[in-house]
Amino acid sequence: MRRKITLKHIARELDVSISTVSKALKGSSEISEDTKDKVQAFAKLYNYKPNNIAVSLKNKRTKNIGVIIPDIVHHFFTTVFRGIEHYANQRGYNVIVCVSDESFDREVVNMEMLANGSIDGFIMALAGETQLKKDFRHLREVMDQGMPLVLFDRVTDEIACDKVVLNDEQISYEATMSLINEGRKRIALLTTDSFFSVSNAREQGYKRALRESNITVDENHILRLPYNKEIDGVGSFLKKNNINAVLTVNEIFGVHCLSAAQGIGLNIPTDLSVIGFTDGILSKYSVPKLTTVAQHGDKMGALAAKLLIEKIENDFNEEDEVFTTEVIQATIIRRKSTIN
Amino acid sequence: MRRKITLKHIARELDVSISTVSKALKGSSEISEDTKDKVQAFAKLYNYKPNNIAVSLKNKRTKNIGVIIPDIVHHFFTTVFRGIEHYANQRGYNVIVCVSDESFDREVVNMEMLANGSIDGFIMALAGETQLKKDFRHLREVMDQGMPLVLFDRVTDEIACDKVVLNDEQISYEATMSLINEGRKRIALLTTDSFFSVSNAREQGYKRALRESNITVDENHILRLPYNKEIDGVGSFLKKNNINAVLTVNEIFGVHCLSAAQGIGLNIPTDLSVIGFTDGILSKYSVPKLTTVAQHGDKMGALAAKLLIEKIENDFNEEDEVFTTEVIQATIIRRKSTIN
DNA sequence: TTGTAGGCGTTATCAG
DNA sequence: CTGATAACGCCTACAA
Repeated sequence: MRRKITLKHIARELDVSISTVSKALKGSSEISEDTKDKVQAFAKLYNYKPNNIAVSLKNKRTKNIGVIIPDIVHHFFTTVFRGIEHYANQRGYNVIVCVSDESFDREVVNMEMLANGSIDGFIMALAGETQLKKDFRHLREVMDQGMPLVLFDRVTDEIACDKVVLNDEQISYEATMSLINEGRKRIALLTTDSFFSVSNAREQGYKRALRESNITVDENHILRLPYNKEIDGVGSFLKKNNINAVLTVNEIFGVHCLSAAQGIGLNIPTDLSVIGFTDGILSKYSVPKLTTVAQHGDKMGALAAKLLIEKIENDFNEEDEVFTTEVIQATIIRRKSTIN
Repeated sequence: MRRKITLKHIARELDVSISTVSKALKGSSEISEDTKDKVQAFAKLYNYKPNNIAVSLKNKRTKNIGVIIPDIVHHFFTTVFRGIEHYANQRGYNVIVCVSDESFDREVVNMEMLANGSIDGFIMALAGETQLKKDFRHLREVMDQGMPLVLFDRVTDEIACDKVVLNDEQISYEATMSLINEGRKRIALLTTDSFFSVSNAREQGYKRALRESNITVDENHILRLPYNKEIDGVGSFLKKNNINAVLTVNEIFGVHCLSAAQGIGLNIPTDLSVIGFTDGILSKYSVPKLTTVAQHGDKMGALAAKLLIEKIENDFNEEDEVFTTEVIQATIIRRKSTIN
């Protein structure tokens, strides 16, 4: 077993000092061509690579970024993660992921694990529990230590930091409008509990579209379904309220709605139009294919990573920090569950 | 901005030596209760936490594990990752993920990035290109350096290391058998190019079941579809060969098969039975719901992490290393696309 | 009971 | 042109 080789080994073998080796490997002009060649050849032969940990300690830079997300088996987060990972890798950063599982405690623990030197900055989407409790001390603490933080999607106004969000309210408004333009009047919203920042924004957009079109907002047309649990009762909800169009805040609800509607004999899109959120795999393979709001997670992730790395690398001048909130423009992918 | 505090800061403030602080914080019995209290109180007040990087350098242990997977927007890998992350976290390890994107080069680059001290060991599934090229030097190199490696799912016989795989051949045999037991004779296989170790194993199981049941294996009944590309021609394939049962090596093919069959007027499962692989979200929301082989990714991931951490922590006695290959038992989840 | 010194691997400064 | 030294933050054997 050929153990990893260090500067010290090379120095000993070649009978020079460690600093000479270090400089020679960097091609420093202070070192003679002769020794440079000798050292570099030896290093190549034994496949010398500097030890990241030692370099990190020296530079106080790990070239790692920490990502904390509520869930990984989830198309949108996965997509964002891919965006982050891809961009970060290009810039020479590695990504450490922790999953909070929607739990406040796990979010706190994970942050603490990573905040002690393992990473140069955080990218995260808040756990459901955190948004519910509105307790953000762990975020504030990390910021106080001068560690950059970028929030995406599930954000909060209570923390001043860079953010990347979707134009949730607006795209939800537009989606609802497009249903109204199909001539639909009895439009339902299938959503989750409203403490999720994004669900809330989507609900606002839905309501605004109705109001602006002089359709009274009927709370009975808003069905709040449990998140990550068995779904039930959508068919009877549709029938009872005589719904003819639905906006759902994710694609699971959307696809479920499709089958529930077909189950009670409705034709899609003739009798009922459906628009979902999250342009994932379900939307593409459902029957009929689901019209859906693409959240462009890749773009969101890449942008979050870009913002973070800029903060990390621009030894930002302490107090006069400026935070931006970037808004990603969602787009509606028209497929077969709507008329237009 | 309250910068991170170190032993040195505490020592200076309290006018003791660094080592006294270090010992006091560990509750060492060499230190007087008095100073212990004083130091610990101070440390708590300023929220002292040891710097991971420094500890890593000292111990030559990072408490990080590296995961390299071909794709992250993919239900199975995502599930395995969750298993790894969950188990690793419990044992105090963090997880650094790199995505190879099925590319050999990216796999190599990522491995090199991580192998220089950032992590204590690797868990990986081979990129498609790597399985095609059969070039495993990068794996061997890492092993040579004494860094533990666990391969899962996409493995190779050419590297001696711990492995976690599915009983692909056997479960594929059983799935095919169950189709045969429904009275089906014209059974198709929808698969990918055969250089993927798993597709290959599944094909073997399928063929064995046919052979043992005295059904001639007809290569025309095996349709090889491009991976991660647009799928086409499944309907005409089914019709032309008068297929009445299908086994597919993933759930996308399975669900696609469902719609293609329904598109040409076949009733499922009366006219055609379908069994897919990967019990993901598609299978649960398809119409009808897809009978599928559950690969238990969580379990696979947890086991891989367990094997790896054991190797890391048991300062394994150099040469007399023993490698195990653990086999996860897949199970068939019966839903509505089959008769039984 | 406390402190000193050396080392983990690297880099940067300064002296020879 | 080369090397000694100190430092990053922590730990620990050994000395006082």
